[in-house]
Amino acid sequence: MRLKQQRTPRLQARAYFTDCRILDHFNSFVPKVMDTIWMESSCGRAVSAADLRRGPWTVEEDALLAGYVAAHGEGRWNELAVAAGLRRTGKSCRLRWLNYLRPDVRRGDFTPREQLLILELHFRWGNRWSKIAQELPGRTDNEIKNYWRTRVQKHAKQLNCDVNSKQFHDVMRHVWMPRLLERIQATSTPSVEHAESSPVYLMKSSAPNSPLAGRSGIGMCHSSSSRACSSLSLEVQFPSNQLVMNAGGAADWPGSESQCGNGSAQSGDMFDGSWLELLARACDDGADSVLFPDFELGVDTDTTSGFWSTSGYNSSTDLQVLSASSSYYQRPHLIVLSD
DNA sequence: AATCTAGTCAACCGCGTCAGC
DNA sequence: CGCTGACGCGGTTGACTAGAT
Repeated sequence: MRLKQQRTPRLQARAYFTDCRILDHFNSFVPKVMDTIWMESSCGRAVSAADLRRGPWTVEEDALLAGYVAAHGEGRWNELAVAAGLRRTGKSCRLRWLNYLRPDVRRGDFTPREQLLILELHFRWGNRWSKIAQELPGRTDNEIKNYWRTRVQKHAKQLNCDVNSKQFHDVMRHVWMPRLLERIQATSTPSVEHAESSPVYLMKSSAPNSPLAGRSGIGMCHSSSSRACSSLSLEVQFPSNQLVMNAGGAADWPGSESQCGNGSAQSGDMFDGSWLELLARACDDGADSVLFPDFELGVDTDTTSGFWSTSGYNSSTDLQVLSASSSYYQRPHLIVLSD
């Protein structure tokens, strides 16, 4: 009987890179280096604090870590670091894996939709980066945090105001987010779209005589029952109005008059004009124009036709709304409804 | 070509929480 | 209960890079 071959770190790493379809990347560095590293490394023995490596990870370290995780799974990071022969802390290994090596990590510029989500969710949850990251599949909290600090805070600085000030919030609500909405709509196909695991969606009012006619809003869907659609709460944020609506169930949505359209709770124009003064002042400060985040970056490609099965129209709110096929309703989705 | 500056982002650090003992 | 270790989170740092001077 032939014994199963013991997987060396090199073999583990090769398997990982093969799985990720980036074997070329693996082959780009001398394969034998893996076994060399393993032989020369602590090879399962604890590493003294003085021997711990810090700073940027090398390709070889990445391969060791990725290969080990592929073979043994995540968790027990301190043990993993030792067992994999990495001269790193468990903490460092975990961070490297979660933020960089994980196969499902998405890299590259944020799409307008992701930018919009970040803004909206930050309004909602503040600096809860990991919570926000959960709504952006493939994005890490670190990436989102960096985006916020480098891009959003930069623009607050340009406007000479605090990023948490009401003025800056108003600028985002009235200028920045509507522009992102426009960009999303410009690139989306006229269909219902979704991205899994996101509770935020976009809505559009299509009633010709409605005060919200033709305007788009950002919505948050809360489903509060284990039974699909049994209790649905929709919160819609238009650039200058907020409506909170409740529905007994998605099936009741179209035309429901009982619980829908409660626009009074939080509705009303939040605009007090201060943000316009802010913009004007920023322009007066010497800038030809106030720049907003680079919407041209990123292509909104995460669109697919989704599981949403029926659409409806709510007369009391003049909103086109959607209901979803039940099996997916308990999972919040990002949807875009366009003309 | 050399130097400076600002922006970006990977990585680190400190702290809080939780589970196991 | 307190202690310890593992883990996760948010804030911060610093290396690197590109553009400006």
